[in-house]
Amino acid sequence: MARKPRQARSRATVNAIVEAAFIAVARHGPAAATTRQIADIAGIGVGSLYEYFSNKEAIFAAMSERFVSDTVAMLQPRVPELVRKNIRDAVLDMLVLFREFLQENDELYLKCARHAFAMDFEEYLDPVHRLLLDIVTQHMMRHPETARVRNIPAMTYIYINGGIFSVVRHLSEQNPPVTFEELSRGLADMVGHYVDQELLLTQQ
Amino acid sequence: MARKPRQARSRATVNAIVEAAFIAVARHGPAAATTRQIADIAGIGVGSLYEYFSNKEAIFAAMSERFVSDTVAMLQPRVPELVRKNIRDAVLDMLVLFREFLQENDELYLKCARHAFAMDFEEYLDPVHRLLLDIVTQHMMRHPETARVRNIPAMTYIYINGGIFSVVRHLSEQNPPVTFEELSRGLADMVGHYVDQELLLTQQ
DNA sequence: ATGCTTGTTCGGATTCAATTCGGAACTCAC
DNA sequence: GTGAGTTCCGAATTGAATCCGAACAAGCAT
Repeated sequence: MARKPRQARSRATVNAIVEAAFIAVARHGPAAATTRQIADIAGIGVGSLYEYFSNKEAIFAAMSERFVSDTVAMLQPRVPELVRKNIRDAVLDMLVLFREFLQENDELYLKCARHAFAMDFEEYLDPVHRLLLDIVTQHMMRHPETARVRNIPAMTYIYINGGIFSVVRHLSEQNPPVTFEELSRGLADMVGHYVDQELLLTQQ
Repeated sequence: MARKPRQARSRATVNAIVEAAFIAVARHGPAAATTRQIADIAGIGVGSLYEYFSNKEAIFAAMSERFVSDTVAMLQPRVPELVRKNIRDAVLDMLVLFREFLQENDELYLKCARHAFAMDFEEYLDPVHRLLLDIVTQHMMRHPETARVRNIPAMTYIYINGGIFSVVRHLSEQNPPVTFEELSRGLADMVGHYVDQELLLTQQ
């Protein structure tokens, strides 16, 4: 972002640019989305893009940030409910929520997420990582018996990276080799079985 | 590939182009790697690129294919040895092999794999998927007790997508939140615990 | 209201990379 | 050694990203 928006008008412009970029990328992919398209969709001149973004990559970065913060905002209010459930159901619920989120607005987010990794998306995953760790922590406080589970940071790391990637890839595939139900059940059991086995192995 | 190479000379050119592309991408990333750079590194004229590749994306596609087939070639000879081991050791071995493979040649492959997803890399993963399924099948034949494990296709899908992504991302991070040992142990236990728990749940 | 300053928008001009094209250089079978 | 098929080249074309200076709007003091 080259300049900070002061007036309400310009803040609206910045917003319009990011939203236009989502539409353009969903339509043509990040490589084929041109600055002219983005400007046209946003209803502004090309030059205006550069008032707030130093280049096209900066727009993509803003999209990644927006996507991540929207994801967190979508999940956050469900946290109290999630941490009350058993682990498998909590995971299944999160996956369904995530799928619905991706498919909102005619799959706008999914169509972008498919190419997310072309936009250094991973750089901005940190808030999601923190949220997941927070959920795990709260869950453990409510289910104290799970405190014996080992290697939690690594498992969370694997789960967030691997889980998001698997789901996005799965939803993007024309004919995936497994159904979404099998996939989500697999992810839920992957977590659930791990915890169960850990409890078994560490019992006194 | 716009045209099929007939003479030995041109096959060498195609090869030089793909190798030059790896170097250019490792150096500058896929977006900033120009056709001129690739041509210069390959020691040919820009025009020649288009004799064999219809555009830059086609070169990236060839890189992905090469990377995947090299990965398979690297793993294939170790399969007999891998299927003899217990699951956790087999996974750990594969991860170490994969890491060493990525770090060969001054991390040439890792530096490209980091951006792999900008090049529609996933499209070409199929051979790896087949190899993994093959390893699983062979492993099950040698350890018949594991035949009771359910949902194997989905678990393989998750494991290959999630596992590759987690490892590449981890190796690319400047200061990762977990060590490679924790990560690989996590992945090994994720598989191992899953199998153990399945055996427990399905025993008569 | 009026003039002044600062913030905002615009779109043509510039720059730079991808791709094309027409011909030169090479290879090989005869 | 010839020529038909193949391979290579790099200047010219094309089109997108980015820059820039003029025009326009908002806020503010008088």
